[in-house]
Amino acid sequence: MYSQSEENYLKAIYKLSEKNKSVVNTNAIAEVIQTKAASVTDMIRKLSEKKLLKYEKYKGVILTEKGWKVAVSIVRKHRLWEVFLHEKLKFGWDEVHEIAEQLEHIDSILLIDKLDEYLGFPSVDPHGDVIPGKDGEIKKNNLDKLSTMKKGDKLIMSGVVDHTPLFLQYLDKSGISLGVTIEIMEVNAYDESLSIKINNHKNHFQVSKDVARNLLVQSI
Amino acid sequence: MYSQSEENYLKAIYKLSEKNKSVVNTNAIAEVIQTKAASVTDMIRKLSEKKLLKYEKYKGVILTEKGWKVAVSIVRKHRLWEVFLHEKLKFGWDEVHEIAEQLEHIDSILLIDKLDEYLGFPSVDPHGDVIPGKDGEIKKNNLDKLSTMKKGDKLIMSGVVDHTPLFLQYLDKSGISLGVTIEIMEVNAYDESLSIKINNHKNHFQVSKDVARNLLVQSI
DNA sequence: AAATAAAATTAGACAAGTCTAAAAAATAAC
DNA sequence: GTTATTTTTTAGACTTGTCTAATTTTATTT
Repeated sequence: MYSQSEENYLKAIYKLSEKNKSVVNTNAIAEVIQTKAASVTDMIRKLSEKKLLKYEKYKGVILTEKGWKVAVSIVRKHRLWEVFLHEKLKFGWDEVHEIAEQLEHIDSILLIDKLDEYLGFPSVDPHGDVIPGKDGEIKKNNLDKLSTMKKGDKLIMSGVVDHTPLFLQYLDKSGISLGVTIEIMEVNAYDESLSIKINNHKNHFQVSKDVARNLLVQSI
Repeated sequence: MYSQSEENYLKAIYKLSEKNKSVVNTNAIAEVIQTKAASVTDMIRKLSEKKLLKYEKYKGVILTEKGWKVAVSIVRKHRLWEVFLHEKLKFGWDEVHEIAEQLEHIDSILLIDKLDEYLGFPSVDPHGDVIPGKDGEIKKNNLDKLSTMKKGDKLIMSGVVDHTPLFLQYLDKSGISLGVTIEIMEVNAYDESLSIKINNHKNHFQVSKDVARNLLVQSI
């Protein structure tokens, strides 16, 4: 239906508009797609002609309902494939994104429905991101950054902000994975680092502010 | 590494050279790829420059060792994905080819190795075709066409020549699937149709010459 | 072996997607 | 409120893979 390029642009615009919840500008898209602004302008015009987004010169773009639906379906496919790679093929959560970037473009609705069923209709991917439903519905997950929690809070590690392999590998080394319990033992007033208990382990673990801002948790 | 187009050409040439075990000509490739001869000539020149095949103008092409390896790896990926679709996602054997045509181009050796392991290192795909090994090795399966067998032979249905959905769906309707036993009760001398017993079922089943030529069996 | 038919190639064009360099518009700075 | 800077767009070019139409080579007839 749409080319890989078109799909990648729609996904990029979707993610950018989620973050800033407004009009998306050319340079931001170029940054995400890793291309030049001139190329973005060309593609934007094309997507605009196909009624996938609304475009006013020099004013940025915003997805139409039609474009939004396509973008969400790509995200759904991406995250379902990530679950498959992680749960079934035992890839680490730091490895699944790159391969899913390719798999998300496979064109078969039936395939995705069957994959979804095979995986037991998962609600989140290996990074804790919500998987959009078949109808495009996106359930809110209500997660908070660990950095906003306070001493004594008991939490479940439920997602990450930073998805880079480097960060995820750091978490692996530290014994922090989705589902572990976190109890905040101490908040250092000076550098906002946290001393936490992971899975009630007696040894405390030190988490910097930078790390805490990239961990998403929910209260028990 | 190689574009989808390049991979499709290599696969097509590989399959044609398997069949005729010699030089492959332009029109044959055009027929398989569903494109024009002029396009084939262009692509052949390109693949020739990349040392994936040997090409002499007006004389046809033959894969080099390098080109052969690429082609076999595509076939391996295709067939492993077919097993996944059939065994795990419960697609019919008439449905798997089309989706595998897309999946075969996903570029990750690690993915295929893990998929292979996850599937239990299958030796054949849902149509009975041998899956090439990681090293490119292709085991012979020694199957015969049902049409060459004689009255009284007891056989196991093990593969198909015709892979079209139409033929496979006919087999489904007839209760003929990979692994069923076939006993030849009668060979009609006039039209070479066969009367067979499927899985020792008391009712005999009538198989035309055309069908028998497209069924591959092995003796019990 | 010349005439005809079939197969393959070349030449030139086009669409998709990208790029560089230059121009235009919007934003920020003074 | 001009000037300077950043952002965006345009113009023109390039690559990949395809096409049509014309030409060349090979194969087939008679």
